[in-house]
Amino acid sequence: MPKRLSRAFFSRSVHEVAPDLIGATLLVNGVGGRLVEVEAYHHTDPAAHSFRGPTPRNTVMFGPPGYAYVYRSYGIHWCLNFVCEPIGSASAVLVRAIEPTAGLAAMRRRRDLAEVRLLCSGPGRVCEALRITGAHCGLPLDAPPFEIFARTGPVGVVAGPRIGITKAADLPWRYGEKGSRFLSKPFPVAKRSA
DNA sequence: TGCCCGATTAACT
DNA sequence: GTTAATCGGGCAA
Repeated sequence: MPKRLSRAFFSRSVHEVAPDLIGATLLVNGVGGRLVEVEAYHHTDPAAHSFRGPTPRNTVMFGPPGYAYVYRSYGIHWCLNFVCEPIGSASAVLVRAIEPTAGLAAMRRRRDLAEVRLLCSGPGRVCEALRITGAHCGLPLDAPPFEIFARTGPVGVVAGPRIGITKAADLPWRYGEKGSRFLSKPFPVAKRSA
């Protein structure tokens, strides 16, 4: 039986937590799958919502680790984050893609989509398939409806630039499972030096 | 109060 | 590759 991730797991640097989350299993009301793509957002990072200090929206990021931070993106989609690091550091990991393993029928229904590869291949898609909304913002990750289990075996993790941001766009703070078919986008192929 | 823009997605050409 | 959809947050005035 896989081990449940404790709040202590999240009370570390986002750059340790993010790669360690690849291969872990996220369920919401029993529906979800393996995390195959995440991004790290540090409070010193201009692209982070917490960069300019506390506001009504990002309050949860300034709270203790091991909680969900959910925000609305482009007025249309929801995006799920895990708050990390010691309290007050206002850093988090964005969940960008999942390999569906549990509750496939429910996810297909919610997404009105048969193609499994695209069910959770993007932050907005993950929230639609797992039915995550602003109502989940501020909830602890070690209690219902959330369940997060540590990965059970070795996983190949790759890193690259984050997706869809304009500030600090060059930082390689996107982490994914090497070779996964369920990524929101492929990772850039490593280039040979000239 | 007004204005700009975004950690996106799907449907186009 | 390009673009519409859609709206709250954050900052200037």
